[in-house]
Amino acid sequence: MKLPEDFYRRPDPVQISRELLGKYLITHIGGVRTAGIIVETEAYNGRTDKACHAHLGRRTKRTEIMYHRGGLAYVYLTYGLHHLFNIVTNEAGFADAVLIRALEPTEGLEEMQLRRGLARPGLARPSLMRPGLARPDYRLTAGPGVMSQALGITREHWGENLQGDKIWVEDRNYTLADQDILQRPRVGIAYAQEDALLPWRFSIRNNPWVSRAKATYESGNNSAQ
DNA sequence: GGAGTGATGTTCT
DNA sequence: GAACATCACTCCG
Repeated sequence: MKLPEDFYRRPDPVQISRELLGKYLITHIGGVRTAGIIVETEAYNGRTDKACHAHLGRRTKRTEIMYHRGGLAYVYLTYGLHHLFNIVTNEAGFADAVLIRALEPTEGLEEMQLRRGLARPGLARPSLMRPGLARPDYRLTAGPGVMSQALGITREHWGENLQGDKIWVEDRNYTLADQDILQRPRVGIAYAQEDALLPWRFSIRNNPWVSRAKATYESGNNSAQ
């Protein structure tokens, strides 16, 4: 079931970030369908949060979309190279958003590899960590820039409505207990000073598709390839 | 596997 | 001209 607009038009981006874990992010771009489970998110609050691009009412051509109603895509280019995909939340006038940072791929893996320039064969069963199987290539979708590239998301999708047929999120009744969820400070926002300490980054515990997998993935995987 | 660093374009000072 | 919600590569162990 596609998440309805009401899901996004709620006031707390931190709560929405947590609830987006385990949901399926799906794109139908260039005639190809790609999808995966959201395993890592970050919340940004336009009113109170120095890390947010729209902090203190900052309003530019780039951030304008964040002031719209929830349920639209905010895509921007960072470091001149990477397109980062966010979902605008809250009602119009509040510049809140959730950054989707990593995905466990489930559909369209071949197309994702092509888009990523990873010609490596044998990415079979990436969600499984069985001894004896080759380790999946986490460079496919474990990080906000590479995830967008794998899904075909670019700045052309800035403002895209998630009720449409290009990018959307589905609830497939994959529920997570609190103990399955890791809550940590956000990544790469040291410039936000004290707000950099806010624990507004959520991820699925022990899921290897979380970005910088080595840092959060507990022991128990076989590191031998 | 960890530190260091270059790539690259838009936004804002 | 600096900074940037990143990534992949090198070098060193």
